[in-house]
Amino acid sequence: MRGEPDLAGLAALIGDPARARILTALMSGTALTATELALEARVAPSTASAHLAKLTGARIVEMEKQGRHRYFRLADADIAEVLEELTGLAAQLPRKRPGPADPALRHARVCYDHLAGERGVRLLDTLRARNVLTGRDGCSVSPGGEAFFARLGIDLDALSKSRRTLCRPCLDWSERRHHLGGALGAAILERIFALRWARREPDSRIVVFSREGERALYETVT
Amino acid sequence: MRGEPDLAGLAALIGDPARARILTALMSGTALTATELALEARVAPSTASAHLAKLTGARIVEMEKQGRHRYFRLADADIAEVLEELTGLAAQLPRKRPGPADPALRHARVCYDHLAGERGVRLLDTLRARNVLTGRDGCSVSPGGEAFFARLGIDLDALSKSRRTLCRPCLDWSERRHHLGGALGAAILERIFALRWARREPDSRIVVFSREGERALYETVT
DNA sequence: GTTTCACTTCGATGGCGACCGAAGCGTGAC
DNA sequence: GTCACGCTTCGGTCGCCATCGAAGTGAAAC
Repeated sequence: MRGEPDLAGLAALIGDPARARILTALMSGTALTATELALEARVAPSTASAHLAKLTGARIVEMEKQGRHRYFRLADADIAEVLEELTGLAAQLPRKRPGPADPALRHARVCYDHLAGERGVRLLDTLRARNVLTGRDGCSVSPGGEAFFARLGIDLDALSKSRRTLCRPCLDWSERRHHLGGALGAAILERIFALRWARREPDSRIVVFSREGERALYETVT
Repeated sequence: MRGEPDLAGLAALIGDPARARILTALMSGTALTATELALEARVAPSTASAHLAKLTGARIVEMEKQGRHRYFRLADADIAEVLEELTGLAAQLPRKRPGPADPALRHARVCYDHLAGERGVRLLDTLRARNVLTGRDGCSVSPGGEAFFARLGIDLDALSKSRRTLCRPCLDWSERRHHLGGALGAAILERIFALRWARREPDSRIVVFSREGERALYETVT
């Protein structure tokens, strides 16, 4: 059974405007409640509920009960990655303009659980230029790199024990170049928040760096 | 204008079964006529025509008149890549089984214009292991690599002059690992055909290696 | 206990779009 | 010229599915 992967089915699932808005909202990486997602999708709660049932049925989205709320999140980083790529393609298709959108969004935003936008792309560039990341796929941590991450407060050993790929280039839809995803990308963003170098704009994917945060990141990296 | 990329619109375009079949057929990289695509999509010519109008309107597909035929092809290697990724996600979603499909298809097939399937993934692995391809992204040609490709009859200088990325990892939907795309991936497949190491199964994406071809490729690479 | 809130299920409605066959248009063959 | 062919345009039908409001369920607050 299932001789062929159901490309049309999956794409159709993403292809409804309301569902696409839901998925885009979930790209923030945070789990959201059904009501929040209904707001986001601009449909009635009952309609959103039907959409969410389809998405969870297809294992694109996961649900977790918590008291009388139900929290939804993307099931998987792979899904976030494909969504990001599709968005990128959509952005460049209709006209060749890369799409203005919100400048703050293009500068730094969350891509599921790691840093995207100009800041994210530049970070990966720098890490490679400083030979913190090397190797075939540009995503192996060099011996010197290990020390670098330790200085940042990231325990590489612990990270590499997780099932998730440590380090994964993720195509950035606004920059059309890669930024750093995977467990390491997620850990870095976590540290950036923990160190108060940046904060999240509430209810959005935008990441706002403080002046000191921007400098601190710059100095740590170079 | 166009504050946001139209994710839903693009996905909906792919999300119709007939259009998905058309796009899948075009993943073979060859240009096909409207009638052939109607057959492939299993709809009436008039219906196929409407679909093709939408796809060309969205610049996903390109059309070229030739006498009284009209040939359609994917507009862009980027599009092929996203389709491949979506297919991969679709394959692993419904159940975790990677999907049997045609074994020959999983062994070696065309992905737009380069080699995919077990054979394609193994080729990229070997090239990296032999340090023909090195560097950050695992996709820079090493100095020794240059000689290797010359031996294969590939003119790297000419290739690198093209607008297209020379070397690009492309996620394989059946193997869930990367194979080699980009201008170099395309050139290699071209040589494989030219040297008669393999031939294309007519009207399919399947690539059939001859026993000698299999060996010749192996010997050249190692 | 009752009330309130979060969410889902149900039933009904409406609209969009995929589909087909027939007719039209342009190109090449004869 | 006429015919055959490839494809598109047009008109009309049909079915699916997104949508809603109302009622139902279940959990927490009081």
